[in-house]
Amino acid sequence: MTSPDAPTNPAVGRPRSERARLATLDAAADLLVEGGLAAATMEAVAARAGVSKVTIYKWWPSRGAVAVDAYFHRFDETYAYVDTGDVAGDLTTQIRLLIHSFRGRAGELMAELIGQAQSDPSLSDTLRTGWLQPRREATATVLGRAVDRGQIRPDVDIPTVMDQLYAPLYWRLMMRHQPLDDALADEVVRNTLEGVRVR
Amino acid sequence: MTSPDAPTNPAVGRPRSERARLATLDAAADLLVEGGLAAATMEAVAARAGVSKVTIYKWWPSRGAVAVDAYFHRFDETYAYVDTGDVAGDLTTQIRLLIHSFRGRAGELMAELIGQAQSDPSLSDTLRTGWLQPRREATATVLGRAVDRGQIRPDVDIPTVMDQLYAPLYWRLMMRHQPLDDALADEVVRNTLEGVRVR
DNA sequence: AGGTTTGTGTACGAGTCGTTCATGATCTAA
DNA sequence: TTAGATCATGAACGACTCGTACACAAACCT
Repeated sequence: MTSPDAPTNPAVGRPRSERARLATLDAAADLLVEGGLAAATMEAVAARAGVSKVTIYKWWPSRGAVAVDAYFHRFDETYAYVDTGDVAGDLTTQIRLLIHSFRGRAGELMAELIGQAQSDPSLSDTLRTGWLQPRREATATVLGRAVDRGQIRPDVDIPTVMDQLYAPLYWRLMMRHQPLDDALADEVVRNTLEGVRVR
Repeated sequence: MTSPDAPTNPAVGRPRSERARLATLDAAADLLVEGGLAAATMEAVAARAGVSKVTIYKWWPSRGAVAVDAYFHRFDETYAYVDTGDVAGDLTTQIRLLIHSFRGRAGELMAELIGQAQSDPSLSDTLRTGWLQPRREATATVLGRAVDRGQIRPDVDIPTVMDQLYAPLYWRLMMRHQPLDDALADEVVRNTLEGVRVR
């Protein structure tokens, strides 16, 4: 839930219109769902939201920035981070949930957002800060506890383990070379944990 | 090395101009190196190549298709697939080579190509067929021999193992959340093989 | 020669981008 | 109540890109 606030909101002067903000995000989200990233043009968003194009440019630096905020606004996936003590089970649950949500429209859109981020630094930043980072922190907690419990060797690099767990998921989402299903979650967790467990 | 040949080249009539083909690919590659995917506009490529825009549209379906062919044309990375019998060493060598090439301009461009592929099916197809597939087949051979030698359990899913090995690399290339260096290759190979080896 | 396909030059309409300008609206502080 | 500050709007603009249409020249085969 990244808040669009490139300029700060000072105490003096006319305050920012919440109506315009929400109308923009809703319009952008609708366009995203209907026609993907290509349809979420600045002009189209402005027209649909009934908000001036200038106003949108004032608060968001680029079309991609609007899109990713609209994505967060619409698909507010409250990712549940269970911690039952069963590392394998907890990780499998997390990854299966993500896979499940990525098998729908949200997945296509996330792929398009990551794609657009390769040529839009502001989108890249927002995606890394607002999407990836919180999820990695939560996963790091789960893995850290497993280390504390003596279930994972302390010499393994946790960031790398996180990539081994999640990167295959995003990779299949974007390249579509292999199915994105629960079997992937199960296999990845099984192989990865077996590779880092205390012997 | 995907050959651009949307229409077939019949035996009758004026043959396709090799000059125009090479001029197009060279111009596109130059523009890619200089200004990234954004600079490789159809108009810019046509102008620089001295080739009519219509001619380019005749042989390539989209701007992304031109770009990926130009990438293959310029960065003809002859990926060496060693097979010394030392699975860990061979995989580490492969992955280190790829990481090394991705740390330069080729990496930025590959990231942009994968990004653009998310909204350009023809680019997505070319990338999957001309880039990913041959590399996966070569890796499958290496892993298959390791299975035959009894170094990898026969019940593990090889495509998933390949994703565990390579996806973290592409994931870091695109998200830039962690460094893309030799340590990643070493750690990934170590963890992955440890997780699938015969016990 | 006749038929066929390719390449060129020019031009076009449609769409998008990001910005400028003048004007009015809405808030805080004096 | 007034002055100052900031925001939102509408319209318009130049620049750029896209993909296509047209007429015509070039190169090859039978």
